[in-house]
Amino acid sequence: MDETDRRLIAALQRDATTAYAALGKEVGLSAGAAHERVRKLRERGVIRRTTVDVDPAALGQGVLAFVMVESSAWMGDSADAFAAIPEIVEAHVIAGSASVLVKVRTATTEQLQDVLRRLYAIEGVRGTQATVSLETFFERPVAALDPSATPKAL
Amino acid sequence: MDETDRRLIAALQRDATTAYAALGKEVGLSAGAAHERVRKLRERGVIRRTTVDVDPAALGQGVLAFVMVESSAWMGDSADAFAAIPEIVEAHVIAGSASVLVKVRTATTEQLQDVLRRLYAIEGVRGTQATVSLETFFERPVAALDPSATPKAL
DNA sequence: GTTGAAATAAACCACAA
DNA sequence: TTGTGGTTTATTTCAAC
Repeated sequence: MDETDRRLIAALQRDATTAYAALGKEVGLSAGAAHERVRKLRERGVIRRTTVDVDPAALGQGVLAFVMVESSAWMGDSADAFAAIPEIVEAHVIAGSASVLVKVRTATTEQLQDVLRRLYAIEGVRGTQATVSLETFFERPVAALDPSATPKAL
Repeated sequence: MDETDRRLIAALQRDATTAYAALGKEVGLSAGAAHERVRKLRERGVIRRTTVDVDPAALGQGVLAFVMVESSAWMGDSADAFAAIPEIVEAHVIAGSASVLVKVRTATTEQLQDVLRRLYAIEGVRGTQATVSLETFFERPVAALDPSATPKAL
């Protein structure tokens, strides 16, 4: 996992359709070498998958909200209950007063309300606190190149 | 934007390296027709880009936090100030007591603290409230197929 | 939308540093 | 162990229908 790997990752984050020849050129390697490095990054799980970034609004999911879920019990093995709600795109166990933080995308605020209803149906859920996003400044991949994030010690 | 487009999108979200021949087979189309539909989805901006999903921990960014940023002024055109902090992977203007909600990835909690310092340096920022994620249950793409999210009226 | 052919890229390999 | 260059295989891309 050196600087070249990070540059390959950054290039693939920008555009994963880039040909290996062009990818190699960008980092000073042959197509074959670039291919081999990317293959290993996938094999090691550094690159989890190749996917497409879709505009949620185009799929009719223009409403974005973050919901703090408070619970009366340990929520550590409730992942499946949250995953069963398709409108939830992220779920994290958090430190602090709430127990789980979920990110929700729906078409309308009525549907958001219905998601809250289904959240309350989860065993141990005591309350919810929803925060609606008015505008998304940006959503971007984790920085592969930022120096402050990649101490030399690693 | 019909059911076939949604199925193509769902397949590409799962694995964007799928060949058009296999993609077409999955939705009952020839490779050429599948290719043409995907090309149009890209052109219309429904599919924004093809990218790779990278494990943040493998990049040495194992700490995830959500930070509510309170402000004393309108933050609506401060997107650039937030984007200038590379550890911020998402920034949303929100309704409620705080003004902006940001998602932050760092290597250590010390670096998280440094991000908070840089947030305070942004014009108009009055306070921050950080919530650290203890465990991520899941992070997944927006649902392309869920019926509740795609009313027939659209 | 389909089929089929040409252009292009991916995957694989033997060899070299 | 990692990279190079060439060969084979597969896919993308672009016709004509």
